[in-house]
Amino acid sequence: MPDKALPTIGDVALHAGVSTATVSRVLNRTDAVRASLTAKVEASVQALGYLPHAGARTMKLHRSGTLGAIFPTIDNAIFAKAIDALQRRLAETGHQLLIATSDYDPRTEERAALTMLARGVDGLLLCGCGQDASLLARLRQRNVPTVHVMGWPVPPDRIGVGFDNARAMGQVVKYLVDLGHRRIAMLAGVTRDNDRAAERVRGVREALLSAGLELPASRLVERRYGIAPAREGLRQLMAAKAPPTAIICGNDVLAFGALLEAQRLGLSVPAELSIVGFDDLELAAQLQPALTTVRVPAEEMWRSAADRVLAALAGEVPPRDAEIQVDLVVRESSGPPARSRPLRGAQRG
Amino acid sequence: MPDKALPTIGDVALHAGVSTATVSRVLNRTDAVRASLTAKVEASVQALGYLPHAGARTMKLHRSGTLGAIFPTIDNAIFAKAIDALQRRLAETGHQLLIATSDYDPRTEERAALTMLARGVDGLLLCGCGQDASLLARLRQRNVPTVHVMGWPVPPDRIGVGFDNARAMGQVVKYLVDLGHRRIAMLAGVTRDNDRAAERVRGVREALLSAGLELPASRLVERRYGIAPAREGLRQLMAAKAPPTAIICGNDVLAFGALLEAQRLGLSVPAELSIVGFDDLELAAQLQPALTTVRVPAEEMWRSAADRVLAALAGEVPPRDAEIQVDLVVRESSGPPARSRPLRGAQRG
DNA sequence: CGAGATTCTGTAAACGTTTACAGTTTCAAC
DNA sequence: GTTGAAACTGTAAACGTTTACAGAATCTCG
Repeated sequence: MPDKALPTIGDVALHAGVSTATVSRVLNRTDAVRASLTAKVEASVQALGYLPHAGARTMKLHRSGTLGAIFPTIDNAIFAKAIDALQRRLAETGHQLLIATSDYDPRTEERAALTMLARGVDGLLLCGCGQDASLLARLRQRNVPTVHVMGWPVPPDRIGVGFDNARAMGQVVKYLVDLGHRRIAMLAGVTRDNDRAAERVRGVREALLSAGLELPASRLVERRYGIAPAREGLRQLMAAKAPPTAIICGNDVLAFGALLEAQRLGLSVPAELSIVGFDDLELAAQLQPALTTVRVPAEEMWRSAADRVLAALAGEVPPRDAEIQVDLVVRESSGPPARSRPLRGAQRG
Repeated sequence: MPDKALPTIGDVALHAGVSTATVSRVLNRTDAVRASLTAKVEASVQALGYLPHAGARTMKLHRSGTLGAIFPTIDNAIFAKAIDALQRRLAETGHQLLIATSDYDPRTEERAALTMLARGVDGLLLCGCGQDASLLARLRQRNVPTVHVMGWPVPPDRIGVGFDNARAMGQVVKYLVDLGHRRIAMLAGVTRDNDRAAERVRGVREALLSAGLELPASRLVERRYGIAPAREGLRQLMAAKAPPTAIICGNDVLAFGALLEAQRLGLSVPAELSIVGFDDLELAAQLQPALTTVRVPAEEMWRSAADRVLAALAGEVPPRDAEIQVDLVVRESSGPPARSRPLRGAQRG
């Protein structure tokens, strides 16, 4: 079905009895045009149903009014929120948002980024700092303002806003250890190609070490972010000879699955098992018991990321990086361990 | 920060010692080019980090390789799934997906659609059939293949794939009535500007009527799709003088909220209250008790919608509409009503 | 009313592609 | 070695905008 020819700026000009230059000026409010002509032009635009050709504009102007954002997936409330925040912020300046998903695959992410560049996005938002060097080189070449969101620290030559995933997990571990937990397990997200997930594991492991505890292989499972995988993961963790008294989850989705499965197994939470999540989704506060988790101010973070790109576009030099504050929110899914029944000849109570 | 000039096809041609025509032919594999030249061109493309300018291509070719989809929101697993299915399908043919959200506002939807048209999308996917006439007129003018998803019936001059929301609700009502429920309430989504939500209410009301029952105002509340609003809605419904024995929810998110709140109120589900959802999100089967709901094969539906647009682009004339089969899935959140304790002087048991 | 300043408006040249058309090689066969 | 056909390749004209520049109209004042 070949399009019937669409009206061009030339058609509008003809219809209004002016030149294309005048039409363009009216459309872009770029330069004064006599009121009588302005009205005529606007009428013609309406009459013909004219829409400016974005491709042609981009070509001439070297900018598209479009920003790109690439997410690992969209099937996670935390990213849905991000998109929402972004769109809202960009609407303020009339920018459009292009969205793509990478499925946690850096190759896919790179391909998506390249198509976005080809489309002429004026700026880019990426999750984390784990992109391939080849992509970063491209971004530098075209110097498209790019901000890395959610990762910390930000590499010295990049700009970004995020939080320290490892440190946040440190808080969680300290909290649980102070409550008296000694057998702490982690139900992590898949760390391959996911720097945030990897950092969270590292944070847990190191905090445990500095508390004189360990994270043996039997107390660490990685699962895709999803309820069913989480349930399975929890079963595996609890099947150990010395099951954990607390489980730290890589995010709230995993925690939700873990909670459901613990309940199905008849484990009382938090009396017999403490569960902690990460992200503080709307869900978290609603669960029964309400989920102890790490609050991530996603909206603020993404909005600030958008600010940074827009500032760069406006020629300003935005602060290179900004650390977002994340905090443990203690609710009902965590508490002191059951009075410890020492297995075998444990020395200390 | 004005871009340093990006390499154009001319630069590549120069670098490879051929004409731009040849470079273009290599890039588009459109016509035979001697192997030796092909290699040289590809090397130059690599060396210069050249990316074809999508805007310029679109302008010349009158197509962009891009499809647009507009969703009410993205903060709902059912739409996340849709995006996933779409992206997967479009990847097969090398098409790109542009996404926008309307926030359930037809004006916003129209604006989004227009920017997409300006960007040169080759086709469009819209939710439901409730778009403004002005938008439909534009779509006709530019004859951009457009398919309406999720609504049924599809207006005779449009193409679409969806299901009959009212009829589906009819199934639900019949199921509950057959179980013996007489006081059935509905916790609906906001029906304003949402034809699917409105149809679901209509379906419930009409099915109740034909069973000799009613849906009085006190047994119908509308709430935004969200857990907190749902909890509040449930409290309101249960506060009635003659509280319902079953609640039909506009979607699974509402059902989830209702379930949580019922449990908090100490109501046993399904013994004291039956709850039914709609959509069959992954969540539904996982809940405790597992949620009775209406299964919507979202993936199949969206994939088929994409097929339709692509077929139209390929010059075929796709079947105008297709009805998707949706079915009640009975799980644990519904059952016969508690032996009815007639309030006041009720006549029949 | 005329001159000069001011305000609008139009002409035409890019922007980065693709592709019809024409031109150049290359090859096979005499 | 010609010749004709076949196989590649290049030239140049769109595609739909924006905007520098120049030209036309209008206004302000003396």
